[in-house]
Amino acid sequence: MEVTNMNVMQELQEKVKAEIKQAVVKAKLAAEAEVPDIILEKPKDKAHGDYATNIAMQLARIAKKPPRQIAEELTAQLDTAKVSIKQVDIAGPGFINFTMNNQYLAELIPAILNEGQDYGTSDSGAGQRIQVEFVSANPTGDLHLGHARGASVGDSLCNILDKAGYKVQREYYINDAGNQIDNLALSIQARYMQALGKDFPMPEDGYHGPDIIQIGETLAEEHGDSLVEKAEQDQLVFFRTYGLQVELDKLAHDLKQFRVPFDHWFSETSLYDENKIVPAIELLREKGYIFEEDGATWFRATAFGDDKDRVLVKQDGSYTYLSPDIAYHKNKLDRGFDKLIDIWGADHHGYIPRMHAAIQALGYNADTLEVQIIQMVNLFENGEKVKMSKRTGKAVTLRELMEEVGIDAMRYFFVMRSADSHLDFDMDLAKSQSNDNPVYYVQYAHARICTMLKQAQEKGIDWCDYDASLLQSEKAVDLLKKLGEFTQVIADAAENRTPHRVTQYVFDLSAQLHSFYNAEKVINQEDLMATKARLALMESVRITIANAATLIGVQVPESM
RNA sequence: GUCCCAGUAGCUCAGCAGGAUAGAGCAACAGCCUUCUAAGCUGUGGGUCGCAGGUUCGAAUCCUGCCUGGGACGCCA
Repeated sequence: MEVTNMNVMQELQEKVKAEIKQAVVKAKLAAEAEVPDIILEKPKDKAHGDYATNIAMQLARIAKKPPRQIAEELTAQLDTAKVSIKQVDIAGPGFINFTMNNQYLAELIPAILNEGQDYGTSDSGAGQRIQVEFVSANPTGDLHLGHARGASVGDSLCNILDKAGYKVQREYYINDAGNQIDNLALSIQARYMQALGKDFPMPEDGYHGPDIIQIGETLAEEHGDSLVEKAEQDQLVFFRTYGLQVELDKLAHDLKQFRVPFDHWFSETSLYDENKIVPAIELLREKGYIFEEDGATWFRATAFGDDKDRVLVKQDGSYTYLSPDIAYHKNKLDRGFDKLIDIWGADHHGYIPRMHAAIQALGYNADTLEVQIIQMVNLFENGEKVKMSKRTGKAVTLRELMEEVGIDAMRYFFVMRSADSHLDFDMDLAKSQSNDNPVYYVQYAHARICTMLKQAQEKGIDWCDYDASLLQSEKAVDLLKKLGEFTQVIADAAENRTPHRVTQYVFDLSAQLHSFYNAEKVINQEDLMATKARLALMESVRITIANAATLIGVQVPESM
């Protein structure tokens, strides 16, 4: 596939790989078809050069020679000048280490300055159409900590996929049908009655959150006791519709404020209204995966490796959660996505096998649906784990956290760790305006650069005619190399669905900026040419930090 | 009992399509502000990568078993 818009560094790596492969063939170590994919990696130890390959070890079996001998024969055939290689070393058991001619790095700055906000973009996803469904919290209460992590990870992943050349659609599945909505109506009814001073019990599985109490009070204020006169059924329909509207508006508002946009809100009820559920079940029946037993209708999930078969239609004729969910996933697939990603909380992981079974029963490969599990969040305050209770509705909400902690710190903290790791969210650290707080560390790096650029401007330094080849100090070269990794970091994070890599990258880049800042004075009127080159470097770092921060939903200030 | 996630420095975690001497932040200790923001930098100490086997030239990384912590195993959603 033709890859356009390729990063300077990636282009160079591809050239080096091609040259190595050619050398293997030239040295008659292996036939062209036999040569394994050349792996170029960045050695951990700087002393081992810029890139290393283990190809000599991999070829040992094919060429039937010791790795170090293979390395000798191979490197003799390399045209190093052609691909900017300054030095080649053979080390250890047979690694071939390459030290690059740093001149190529000078091309990076004009590329970054030119691309600006688009720096980091690639088409490594080749336009694959991916739909990501995330958050999808029931509209029966406030978003809590777990949803906040899901929202942060989901949104960041979407941003990253988008930047890496995938076509992404973000969707929220609204569970506005089923028992929980009936319970919502009953809960609101109880709170409304209570607000009127009546002794009215909450339903068995009612929602005890403060938001429901508020709804009851609002209704009491606006309608007095006029709603009591309605027939029971009419009352519940009213409470249901009203409650859904209020809860949904609140969810949408909170998520928007949290910088988590959705392209599409999909209503579960629409599956009923548009008669999507019966045909989906019938389709499975035609394929032979449906049977009747004990007065219920079952899906033969065991045919696809699930532990047990699953009920779709209960004895009382109503659907289980799975039925509309199968119809929903069929609907998504009918919309033509190449891949579906569902982001679920860890407590739903047991649901994965049956959903994969359903996908296969519908005639798709299991891996068409990818489920990303977000592990649990523990909240710590004053060094102690904060207990949460769903029953009493006592839980820390997304809204409270936004007010208390701030959006930037939250977004950063929630994608700081790998999603399949449990997360300890330290309120005191997230709130602290100190150097302990990593989000400030990144923001401070950006603000520092802005200050320097501003001062240069005030001093009338126009650096348009910079010469990037003047950047030869160790710290400057390290920064350049780090900048060059950005596009690949995003592509990797997209492919592996690991948004936390971007957080780590922006932290590392910020660390190198701070280190550079302390080692070198950027603006030096005595040496204008070097100053201009450094200013161009600073602007390139600024752009890259800003782009990375944007991907994880963190804003970067111009001053702090 | 079955399944999923985790177990790496005192603490919180990276690293896990096998690679060279296992990293970062915090905490500890020692330094750096008449110089572009010290919310910063520099340095030191700190490890049986849960345990035991196995595969491999090479394992924190792959396989098996076990231990510990968390979660899931509904005709709930």
